[in-house]
Amino acid sequence: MPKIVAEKKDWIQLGYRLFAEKGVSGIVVEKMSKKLNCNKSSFYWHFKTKKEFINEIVIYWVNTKTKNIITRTDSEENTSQKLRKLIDITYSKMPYSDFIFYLKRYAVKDEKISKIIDKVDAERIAYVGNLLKKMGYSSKDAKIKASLLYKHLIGFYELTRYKELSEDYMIEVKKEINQIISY
Amino acid sequence: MPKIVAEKKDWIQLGYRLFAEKGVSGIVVEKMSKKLNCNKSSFYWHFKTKKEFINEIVIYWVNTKTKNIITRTDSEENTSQKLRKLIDITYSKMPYSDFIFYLKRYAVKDEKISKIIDKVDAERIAYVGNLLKKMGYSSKDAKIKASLLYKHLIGFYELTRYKELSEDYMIEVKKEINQIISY
DNA sequence: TACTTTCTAAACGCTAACGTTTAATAAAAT
DNA sequence: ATTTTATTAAACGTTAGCGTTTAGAAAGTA
Repeated sequence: MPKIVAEKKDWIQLGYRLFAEKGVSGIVVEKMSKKLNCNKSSFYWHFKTKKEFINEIVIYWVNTKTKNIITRTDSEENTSQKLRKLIDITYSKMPYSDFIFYLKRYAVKDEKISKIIDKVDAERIAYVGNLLKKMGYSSKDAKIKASLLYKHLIGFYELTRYKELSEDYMIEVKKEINQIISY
Repeated sequence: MPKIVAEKKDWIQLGYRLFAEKGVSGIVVEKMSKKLNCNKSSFYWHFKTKKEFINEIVIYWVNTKTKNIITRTDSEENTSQKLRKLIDITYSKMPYSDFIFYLKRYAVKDEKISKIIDKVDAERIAYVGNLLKKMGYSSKDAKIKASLLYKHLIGFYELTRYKELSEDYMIEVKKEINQIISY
């Protein structure tokens, strides 16, 4: 096989990070090649076009990043511990949380990606909904509260981007969450 | 004075729209000049640099767009009507609602703009908090609920971008809101 | 050894966008 | 009527980035 220089996964991981930082406009082939210490022809060997490249990034994101959280929390013992863990993880500084933000903007021109995002959103909400159901909420309430929580989380990200999360602020946030659910 | 061709405000309004659509990368002087049927030298006459231009857009946004909603709702008679109106307005398709999202990303490199955004966010939350207080909530509760509502709204935008808002979906959303406040 | 596959270097041509300059012109002020 | 001020057109040089091409090296296979 090849001389080991820049493999496909190197490109994709770098692309993922850059996309999370600046969106599509962050994906600049020549700059990336410099970071990877290789020539851009490597890029065009691995990927036919930029669009195809981004598609692969999205696949990577779905397969690793999005499923990551659920597997991590799902390993907890009982339901309310799972929920607690989930909240702990999601309401802390997540390095590439802007990825989905930019992806949504990018997806405007791309039906396929739009659908993937919708599915991811729906899965996340459904996961929390199920936890809540197991904790005793009615099906209806669980659904509403899961949606509330997810929207709240998104709002939380928007309002705390690149900010330090002070103890005090997090206490406020916890109060807000407690308004939605008792856990 | 001048021959009337492309005035400062034309540039700013166009810039505002483009920024709301694509962020900084949407601000492309030569493209804008074509839309305005003028030469790009006009731009460089009105604005020293792109950055200065964006600063002016931000000022425009603060002075017109952000204050717009509050004045519109504040004209309602009583407090709960104001709140109702506010929710009606904000939870409907707003043409340039992505402006603040992109601005937040842009503001990472710009302390001044960051502070402006923080102030806008705080003012909005405080406005709702005051309404809720007048409606009988305790100061603490009003604060929490106002924050909840704002985060919920942001999440709502994120999840419904470029989607049709079906009757059914809006009923769900209203239920979520009702979980936070009764109004 | 010879051949094939996988990958990279270097160079090329092209377009988009930047920001500047210089000259021209229309309206306002004198 | 002339000068000043505000504004634009046209053209220029520069850089960034795109995507392609051509030639060839390293590793694996026959």
